[in-house]
Amino acid sequence: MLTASRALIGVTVRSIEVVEDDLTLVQYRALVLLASLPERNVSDLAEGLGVHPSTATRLCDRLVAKGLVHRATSTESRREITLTVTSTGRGLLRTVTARRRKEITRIIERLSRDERKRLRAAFDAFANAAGEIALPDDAWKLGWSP
Amino acid sequence: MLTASRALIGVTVRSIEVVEDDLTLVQYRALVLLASLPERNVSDLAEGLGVHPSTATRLCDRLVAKGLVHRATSTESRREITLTVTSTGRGLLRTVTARRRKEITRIIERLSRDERKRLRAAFDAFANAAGEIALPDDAWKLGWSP
DNA sequence: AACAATAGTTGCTATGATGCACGCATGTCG
DNA sequence: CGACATGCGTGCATCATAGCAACTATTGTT
Repeated sequence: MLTASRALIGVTVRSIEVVEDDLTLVQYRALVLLASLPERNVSDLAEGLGVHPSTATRLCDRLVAKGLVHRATSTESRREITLTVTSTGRGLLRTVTARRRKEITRIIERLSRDERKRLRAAFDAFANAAGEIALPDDAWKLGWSP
Repeated sequence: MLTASRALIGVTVRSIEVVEDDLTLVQYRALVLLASLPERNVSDLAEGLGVHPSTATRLCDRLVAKGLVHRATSTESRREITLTVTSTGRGLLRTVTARRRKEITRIIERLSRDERKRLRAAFDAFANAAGEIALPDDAWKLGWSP
């Protein structure tokens, strides 16, 4: 189990490395978090990352400067800021996901048709069992796109 | 696949969070790297982490200051430094692994005996297929203990 | 209307990670 | 021996993250 775990994490790590020059890990997590829900404000982001609101503000400064996130005053409350991932930001996330998919596909391709079938069933069972324990929210802790 | 991947990464992330107050992610990676091989010097560490040698030096400064790593002049060459993880450091790594094992066990316990058997076989197959592609060295990129 | 709570920002400070250039000690090789 | 290469450390600078306190603007509550 730990071995398979290592393999999967290796895939994830490498997929993030693709954008390593553009983003720090924290910034990537933030981006994933923002992309996971529309209408997220600074407080939500801070809470999601588990950091101080002021830290979230500066983080946004950098993401906005990089053109990955858009700041807009909320339509409902003029003191809230609605954060949106720009198309550039979305593109970046897609790059990561694509890389991950590609790597996993490459691994699965080495298996026979039967093995693939069994693998899929086993992973589903595992994901379900894990899902009953870990709340979906936890999934964003490191940051990975669906 | 991506879902199971997420679940496993969630486990890993949470296991690292246990020591979040004691270590940064880079420091944890370094510790794992050092524990994975005896007789590693500063250059090896720098290369393993993919950073500048001087960065590795400062990193070691901090790890030594925390009592997690021991610096010693190599027995063979007086300009090389042999880095060793102290018992405290090893304890820290054990904490992380224990947490990870515990979480995975908790998930597996929810499966039936048959499911477990199939899961194990499927994960083995996956790990093997992954192993043929990803070199073992890559496994330390983020840092996780065996 | 007065007061309290909330959302976000800014100034300040601290820590960590990082690279580069340079220096020092130590090996290695001709 | 002397020239060159290697391994580490130091000074210097930069950037990202982080929390706290104080502040402004806005919203909610008596």
